[in-house]
Amino acid sequence: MTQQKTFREVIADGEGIFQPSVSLDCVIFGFHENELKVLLIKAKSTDHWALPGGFVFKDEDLDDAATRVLKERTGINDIFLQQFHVFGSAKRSDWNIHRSNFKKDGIEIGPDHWLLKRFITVGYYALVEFAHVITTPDSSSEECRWWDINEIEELFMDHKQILDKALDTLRLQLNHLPIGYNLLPQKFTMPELQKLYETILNKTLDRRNFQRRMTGFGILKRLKETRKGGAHRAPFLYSFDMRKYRKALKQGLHGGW
Amino acid sequence: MTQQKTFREVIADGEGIFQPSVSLDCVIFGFHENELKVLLIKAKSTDHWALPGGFVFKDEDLDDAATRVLKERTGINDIFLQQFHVFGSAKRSDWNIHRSNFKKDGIEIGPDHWLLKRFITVGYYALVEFAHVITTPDSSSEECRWWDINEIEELFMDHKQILDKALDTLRLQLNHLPIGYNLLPQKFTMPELQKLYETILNKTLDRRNFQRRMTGFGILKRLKETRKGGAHRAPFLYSFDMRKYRKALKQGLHGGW
DNA sequence: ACAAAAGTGTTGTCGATACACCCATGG
DNA sequence: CCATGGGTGTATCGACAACACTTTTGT
Repeated sequence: MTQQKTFREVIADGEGIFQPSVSLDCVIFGFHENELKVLLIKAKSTDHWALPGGFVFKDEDLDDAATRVLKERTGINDIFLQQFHVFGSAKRSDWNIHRSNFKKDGIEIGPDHWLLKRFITVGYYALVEFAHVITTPDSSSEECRWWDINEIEELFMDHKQILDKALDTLRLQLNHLPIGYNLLPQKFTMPELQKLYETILNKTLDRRNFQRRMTGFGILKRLKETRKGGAHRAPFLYSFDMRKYRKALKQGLHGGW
Repeated sequence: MTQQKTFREVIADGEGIFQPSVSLDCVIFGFHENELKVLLIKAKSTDHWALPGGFVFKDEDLDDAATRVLKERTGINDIFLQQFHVFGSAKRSDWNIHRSNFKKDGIEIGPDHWLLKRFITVGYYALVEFAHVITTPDSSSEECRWWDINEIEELFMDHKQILDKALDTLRLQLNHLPIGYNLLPQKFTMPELQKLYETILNKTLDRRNFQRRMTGFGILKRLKETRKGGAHRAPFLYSFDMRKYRKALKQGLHGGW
């Protein structure tokens, strides 16, 4: 948290401290109880839930701003984070409907206020380990929590479109990037990894072929331990071989479903 | 050309008519004499060549702005055009070095002038049919011409990085999109199409396998004519089957080298 | 008629799919 | 002891790469 300001200060000073016209929104994916989750916030000024987002400080790199937003909402630092699309429609920002809501909270916003101007937003998507996240609302929101990807119907402004595009991108990248590392705990079982893939792709995969494929990439280490406690045979635990994992990140994987 | 302004007017009024902070740059690819070409402009205010770029009118969609820039530089309307990355480093714009150059041309730019502020730029890449392009410098540049991709060493600001990133993207997309259509004349031969692929990928491909693969996609129509005039056996001419082509654009191709 | 370029066919390899069997564990 | 889930093996298919032969055309 490089600069800490109150909501009112930000609203008042925004024009002076932020890069104008530019915002960013983060689609933060997590995986929990065999469901793909997305972190959303409930902004005070609207009835809809929204993607966590923010603005770019005048001397701050765009990517750093995204990292900062993520850190602020989740407490997590070292994450998979990637820009995936810019949303630049002239009509996409229609904050005017929300002026009255601001008023309810006792905040006056003039018609020429910077917040009501047009913004071009850069979409980022992040993959985070669900259990490590400490959900934290920002100063402009009253709530911040995980949503099941299938529960989400309507979001603030064009955020649903942004989310959908992020999901498309994730599915594409799944074939080229070793994605599991960012979404699963350090130790996990092969069935758990498979569930993750099945959830993201929304289709069932063959158990045995999946295992061969994954082990074939050579980025997994099978541990001696097994996951006890569950009914039936105990599956092996795996972890990522970070050396080969980083190599694979650069070169990309092959194939695809 | 929605709004036509002189260079001086734009320089003076920019703050009033453009979306602040945001610019776009276009990497326009063409194919000629078995070489991959890029369209560059020589800005008056610098010694370096630069990517054609521009700003976004206050009521204009970002994508429309890119289309407009392209139209202005090439005269071409209906083109393959795609955003591929946002360049948002805080240090990327260092126009200050160029203030003196503006002065030489008799244009005074104060230290707080909008042009000297920080810009976040959206990179677009385009594929155009070389022969259809009418290269047209904008009001701020003195020249506009094609460069061989291998000739280019240093460009204005971070434009070389933008170009390199575009080239990477093009190579990736080559496996998923039927790209030839945009870069070749309506009728072309299989060897010509192969040359295009070989040039972009910078590797040689097997003549026979290439042909099978391309025809396998089912988006080509073989015409009755052949390309006469060259030495040796005359190759068949092909054109794209637009029906199937458009279908392929949506679904994407399979495989990859 | 010969060189150079273009059209077409065949084979082998490798990865992905589909399916069968064995092993461990809890009830 | 059996139902359930996890681990491992094998046959088949199809896509791609490697390679050979024939056909056309200009000189």
